[in-house]
Amino acid sequence: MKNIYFSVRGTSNFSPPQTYLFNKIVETSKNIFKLFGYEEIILPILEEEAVFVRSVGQATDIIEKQMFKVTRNRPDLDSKMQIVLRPEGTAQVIRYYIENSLYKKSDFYKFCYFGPMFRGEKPQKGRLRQFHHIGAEAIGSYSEFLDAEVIFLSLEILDALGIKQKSLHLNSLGCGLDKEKFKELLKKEILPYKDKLCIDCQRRMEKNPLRIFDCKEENCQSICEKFSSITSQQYLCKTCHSHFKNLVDILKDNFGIQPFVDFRLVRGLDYYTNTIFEINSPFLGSQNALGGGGRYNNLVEELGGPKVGAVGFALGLERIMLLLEKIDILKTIDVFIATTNDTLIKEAVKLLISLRKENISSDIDYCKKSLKGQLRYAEKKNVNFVIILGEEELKENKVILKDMKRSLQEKVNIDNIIPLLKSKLKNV
RNA sequence: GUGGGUGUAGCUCAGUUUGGAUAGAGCAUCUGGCUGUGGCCCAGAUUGUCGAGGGUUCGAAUCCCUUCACCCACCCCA
Repeated sequence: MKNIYFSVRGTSNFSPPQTYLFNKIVETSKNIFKLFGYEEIILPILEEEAVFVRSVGQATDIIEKQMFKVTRNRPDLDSKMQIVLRPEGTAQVIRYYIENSLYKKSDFYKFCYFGPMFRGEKPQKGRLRQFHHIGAEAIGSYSEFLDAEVIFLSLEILDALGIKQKSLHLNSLGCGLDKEKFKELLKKEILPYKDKLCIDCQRRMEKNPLRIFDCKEENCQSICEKFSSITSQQYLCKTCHSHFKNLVDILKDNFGIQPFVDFRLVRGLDYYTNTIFEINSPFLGSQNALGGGGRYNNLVEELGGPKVGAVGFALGLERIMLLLEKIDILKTIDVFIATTNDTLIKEAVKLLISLRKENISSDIDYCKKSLKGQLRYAEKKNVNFVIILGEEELKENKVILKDMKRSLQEKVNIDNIIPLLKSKLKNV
């Protein structure tokens, strides 16, 4: 007992009620994905590092400091490539799409996926080192209607899970050219104010000036105000501007969604172009993004595929879990078999096996508890029925069937117990 | 990665300021009251490396140093 072990920092263990909740979230999402025509895929947790460096972006925090690299005991047996635990799903889906030349089989695909992602951040509430994404990617179209569907889909899943309070933030970064143009423009305009910006923003000016809009410092915010007019209206090219305008209209007209158009919204991953969005919850504290996503029209080409448009999103499963009500009492079994005397355990096991054969979930006592103890245990486990095997009754080939919820009990012929239980369980 | 806070029984927490003897409470658990019947009630019992390691001291949960984990904010993102 001296040395015990602890979970690795930033990882979590899901208890039975949490696992139940986890599975419920996944099942609900799967149903909705199916409804929208997204096909599920399962991709490996291990991935070549370059897949993410090329897509997420060399200068992002994820690549710079958060990747878990994997080494083998016998590195000489593997090639020199760096293997990492995947930090996100989009780049990987695209790698899969290109690797299998899916673009030759069909010009349009919709995928969804579930699984653990890994980032070496400092853990806090809603931020783990191993966490789970629910994601979707639609590849092969530039249509604004697809952007709208993806946004609607992510909101739909949250709705179905009962998360009513949330806000949708929407913006457009424009195409690759627009992004570059804007970065330069912004750098030039903000340069005179450089000394007034916070230290982080001064660093951002070089790395990714767009991110200054994200800053929460009051000073930086007020400086950003001065440039709010040039953020989107002016720098977006004609095509990108109308794409965004159309999207906002479609969201309103077809889907009844009133997005909060937020010119300050800038997503951290390099591959985004045009549409970007984020869904926030007011109840999550500092890590308030339930999910986010956007369009990435250059990524497929960047990773060696054809030039096709694509759009996707991911939801943070653990963050959703934080919002859903705790489930305290979980029903484990339907029937518990108690005995008045532990010498009857063989009889109990015989009955147990026949109940399970009939698909009735059931269990017995393995701790030589008293009858009272067994009933207390059954109560704690929230079972519906207890069968009591007593010496007296067994002589007449009978058992006691106790309805725990209604506090009723009756003597039943042992041969009738299965059909009787079956009909009673139907009404539970 | 930066700053602040917390860590005492399975859970929620007292005790730390000002070092002192076997470290407490409620809930939970188990047992009994009821020798064959759960929940309510009553009684009793069990449970602790006082987050970990080191130091100071006659003596440390309490003071000092180091470290780990979690929480909050920043940062980042889902």
